[in-house]
Amino acid sequence: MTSRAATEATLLSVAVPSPLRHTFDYLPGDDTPDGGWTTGVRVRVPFGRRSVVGVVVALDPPSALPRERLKPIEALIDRSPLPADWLWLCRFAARYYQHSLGDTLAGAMPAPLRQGRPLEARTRTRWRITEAGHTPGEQLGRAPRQAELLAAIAQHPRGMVTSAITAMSFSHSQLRALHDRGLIECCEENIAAPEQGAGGHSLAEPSLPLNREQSAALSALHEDLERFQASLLHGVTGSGKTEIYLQLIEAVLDRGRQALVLVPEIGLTPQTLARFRKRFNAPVLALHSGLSDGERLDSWEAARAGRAAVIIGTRSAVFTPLARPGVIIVDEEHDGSFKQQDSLRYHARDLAVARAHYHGIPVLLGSATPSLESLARARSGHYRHLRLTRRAGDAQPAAMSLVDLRGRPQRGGLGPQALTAIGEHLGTGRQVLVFVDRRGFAPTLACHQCGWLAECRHCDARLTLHRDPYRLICHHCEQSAPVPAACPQCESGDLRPLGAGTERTEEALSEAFDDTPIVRIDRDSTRRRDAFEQQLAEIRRGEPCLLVGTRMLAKGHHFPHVTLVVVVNADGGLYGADFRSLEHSAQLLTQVAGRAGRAQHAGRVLIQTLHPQDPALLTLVEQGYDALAEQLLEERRIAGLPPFRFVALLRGESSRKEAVSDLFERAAGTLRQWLGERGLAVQCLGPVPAPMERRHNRYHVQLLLIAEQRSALHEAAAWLDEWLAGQRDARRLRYSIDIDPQEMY
DNA sequence: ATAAAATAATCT
DNA sequence: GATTATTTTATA
Repeated sequence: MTSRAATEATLLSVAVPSPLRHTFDYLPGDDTPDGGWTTGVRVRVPFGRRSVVGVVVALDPPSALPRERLKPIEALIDRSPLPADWLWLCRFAARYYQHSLGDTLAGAMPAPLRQGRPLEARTRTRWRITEAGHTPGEQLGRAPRQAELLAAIAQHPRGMVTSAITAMSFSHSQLRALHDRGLIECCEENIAAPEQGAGGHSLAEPSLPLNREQSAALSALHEDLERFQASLLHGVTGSGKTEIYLQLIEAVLDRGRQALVLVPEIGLTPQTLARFRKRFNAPVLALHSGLSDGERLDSWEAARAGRAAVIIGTRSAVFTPLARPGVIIVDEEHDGSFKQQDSLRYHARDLAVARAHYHGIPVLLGSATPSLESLARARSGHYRHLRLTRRAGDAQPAAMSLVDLRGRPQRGGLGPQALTAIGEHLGTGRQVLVFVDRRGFAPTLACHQCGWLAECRHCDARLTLHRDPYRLICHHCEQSAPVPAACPQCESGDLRPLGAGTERTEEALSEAFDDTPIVRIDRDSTRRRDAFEQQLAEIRRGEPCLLVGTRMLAKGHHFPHVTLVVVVNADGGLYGADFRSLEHSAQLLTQVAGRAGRAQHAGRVLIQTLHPQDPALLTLVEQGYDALAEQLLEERRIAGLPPFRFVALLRGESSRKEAVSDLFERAAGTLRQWLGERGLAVQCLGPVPAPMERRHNRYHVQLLLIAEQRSALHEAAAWLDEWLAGQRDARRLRYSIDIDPQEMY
C-alpha cells in the first residue's frame, strides 16, 4: 500500500444538508478513518449554531478561507466510507439537476444514516461466563435476578447475545452488574452476513418457454452482459416483458451479480413481487413505502453488502448501493412517477441509464408505450430496439373504435352505443371496465340560468362535486365548500352537475344494470388500506361485474375476464397546455385498452369523444401507439422540442403576482444578454404565467430554456441559478429549476 | 434549511 | 418601553 497524501489530509471539504450550492471546509480532528481520510466518510460538524451530519466530498481543497477561520469537525462517524457507487450517483445527480450536493446526499441515504447512526455498528454483543462465574460463591446472595441471569448464561457455552437476554426480561443493569463483578465477559461480533451463493442454484422454479420474438430479444440481451448497453424492450401489453426480465436476471444471478429493478409507484404489487420471489432461489428485496426507517436501512445495507440478489423498488430505489451490480431494469419506463417533482427533480430512468454506464453494465427499459425520448434514442441507435409484437398465447389485440358522442344523450357520461355494448358483454357473462379519468361525482357544478360555475377561491380551477361527502372539493388545494342550494350569482335553483366523474358513472351504471355488481376504483374508494387489493381479488374471481375507475386501473393490473373497455372521455389530454399531453394521453389510452381481452377472449375498446375527426385520435385508434408516436416525434422535431432539444424550466411562485413576474422578467433580460455575450445557443422563452396560474392562492410563473446542446443548457441553467441566488427579492419567494421537466404546469 | 440577529409593527 | 411579528443575514 502506497502512502497517500489523503491519509494526512489537513483540510476536509464537507457537503452539509443545506440548499446552499457550495460545500464547507473543516479541519480534521484527531480521529482518522481506517485507511486514512477518503471521500464518502460521514462527519458531524458545527454548522451555524447547529451540529449537522455531513459527508466528506474532497480532501485538501483549495480553501477560500484562512485556516484560523475554519472549525474542526466534531466527530468522525464512519470508520470506512459510504459506498463509492452511491456517492458517484449522488454527485452526478446533484450536478445534472442543479441541486445542492449536501441535500442530495442527505436525501439519498436512509434516515438513520442521515441522523448520524453508525453504519458499521452491525455488530452485536455476546456475553459469556468467565472462570470466576462458575464459582460465584455468596456474592449474589442478595441479587436473585443476577443469579438467575448468570445461570442462564452458564447454560450457553458459546454465550448469549444481548437481545436474547433482554427477551428473557433481564435488564441491562443486571448484565452490567455481573460484568462488573467479573463473572461474565463480553465480545463484539459481526452480525453474520451469509454470502449469497453465486451461481448454480439461482432458480427455484423453471422459467417459462419463450416465443420466437422473446428468444430473439433475450439472446440479444445475453450478448452484452459485461458492458454498458441500453436496450429498449418495446413490447405490446401481454407480450411477456416480465418473463424476459426474469430470464435476464437469471443470467445475471448466475454470474454472481445483483439486479436492480425499478417499477412505477403503483407497479410494485404483491403479485409482481410474488412472481420474482417464486422464481429465484435468492433473496429478493422490495423497497416500498411501507418500510420503517430501520427496515430501509437494513435493505440498503443488504444491497450494499451483496446479501440481496434482486432489489425491486420505485423511483428512489435507483440510489440503492450495489456490491456487485449486474443489470438495471426499468419497467414501464414511460411512467411519470419516475420523475421526482420536488427538491432533487431527478428522473429515475435517466439516472438508471447514467448509473449503468458508470458500472459498465446493461440497462433495460421496458414499455408497451415507450416515451418519445426512449424511442428517439432507439431510432438513433443509442439504444438497442427490441420489439415484441405478439401477445402471449396468440391472443388478439383488442379492437379499438371511436364513438362519436356529439348530440347523443348521456347517462353518467355514457352514450347509447356504449350502454348497449356494456349490456351485451355483461349478458355473455363477461366483465366490463369503464375508464373515467376524473374522480368525484362531476367535474363541476353549473347554473343553467346564468352560466355560473363552482370555482375554487384559491385556485384557477373548478370545484369537483362529490357525493360522499356531499361537498364541492378542489382537487388542487383540497379546499372544500358546501354545495349551494341556489346559484350564488342569480339565485336560481337550477344547479346541475356538469360532466361525469367516477361516482356519477357508477350511479348511472347501477341504475342501468341493477343486477350487476359494480366495483369502483379511485383514490377515494381505496382510501382504506388493503381496500384496493380486496377489490382486485373480488374482480379476479371472474364473476360478471362492472369496473369503474380512474387511471389507477390502467397500470399493471391484469383483468383476464374483462372483454370490453369503455373510455368515457378521450378528449381530456387532446388539447392540453403541455406539449407532452398528447403523448401521455396516448400512453394512458393504450394502457387502458391493454386491459381488455387477454388470454382466450378477444377484447373490444370503445373510446367516446367529441372530436371524432381529431387526427391524433384517429391515428391512435386505426394504427396504434407506435404510429402515433412516429407522428408526434416528427412534430417535435419540427417544433424544436424534446427529445430533439433539451429543456430546463424555471418555476416560481409567490402570493403577489408581480413579485415573481418582475423578478423573472429581470432574470430573462439579464440571461438573454449573457447568452448573447457568451454566444450560447439557448432560447429563453417567457416569463409566462403557468398553465394554472393561481393555485393555493399563489401565482405561478415560468421561464423556459431550450437548447440543442445539453452542455449549453446546463451552462445557462447554472448561470441563472447563481444569478437568482444573488438577488435579494428572490429569497422571499419559492423557485426551482427543473432540468428535463416532465410536465409544464 | 435553520436559527439568530436586526428591524418594524403592535400593544399595555 | 416592552412584546411580537417580519425581514435579513450567516452558515467554514
